[in-house]
Amino acid sequence: MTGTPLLSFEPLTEGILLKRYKRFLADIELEDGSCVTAHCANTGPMTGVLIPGQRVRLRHAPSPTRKLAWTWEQAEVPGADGQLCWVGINTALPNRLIRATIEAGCLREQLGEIESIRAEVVYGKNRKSRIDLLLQPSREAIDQRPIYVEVKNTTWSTGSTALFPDTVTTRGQKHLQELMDVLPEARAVLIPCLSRPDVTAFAPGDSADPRYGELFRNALDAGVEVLPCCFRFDRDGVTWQGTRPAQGQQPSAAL
DNA sequence: TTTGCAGGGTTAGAAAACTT
DNA sequence: AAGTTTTCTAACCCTGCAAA
Repeated sequence: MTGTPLLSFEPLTEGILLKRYKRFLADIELEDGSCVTAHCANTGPMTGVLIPGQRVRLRHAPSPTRKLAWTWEQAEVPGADGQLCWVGINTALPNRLIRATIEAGCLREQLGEIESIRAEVVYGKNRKSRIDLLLQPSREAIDQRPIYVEVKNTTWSTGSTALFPDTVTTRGQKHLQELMDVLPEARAVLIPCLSRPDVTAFAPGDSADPRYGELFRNALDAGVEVLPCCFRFDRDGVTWQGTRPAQGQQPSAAL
């Protein structure tokens, strides 16, 4: 299963990050020496993966509806093993990636046989929220409950442990609460999308957002399933690296 | 302290517009 | 009347910062 190609695309353009600013913008020097401004879909602080001078990969996607023709997709950073590794930084990608993972059958063991997948389905108290993915089990499945899947892009890590979030996120807290609220009539699954191949476990980023960590552990106790999925990012695609264990305790507690 | 908004881009579903 | 295509809207990505 590991190594299964999940997404493939035209080879990305490589360059050097000059600076990231105004949250959505990044200036990048291409290999031919020219400079472009790319759209940075990741609005977070991108702790540990934002290094001016590092190599980055861009997608060229000019369109009349876009102001910027380039999208920043990947960044090269020092990995857990001391080697450089590529990290996926586009927060729009994980939803598609996890969907592809499920469709490829990589999570059959954990999720059971799936009949259909819907994305961005309205739910919650005032039907104001949207669940990333809503899965309908196949008729043969033992557990017939629908499965609510919330996907979180994870780029931060300490050592070989991936961490989310990397900043205070009241929105993330809200998502955890809403996952708990669909229990027990439905299954609730939080999938940290580990967008780098060098991590071997997942834990909540307590040092960045202690309340999120607390709520995360409450969610585990309440029956929310956590299913970290690990991927390798290449110039022309993304491949499956397998699931990873989720740790409830903050990594510093083990010291 | 809390609320509101901005920023570029994507998406699903609703609504409108246009065809048969 | 029913089907197809286009346009529009709101939530999402998720903070960071300014204003109340």
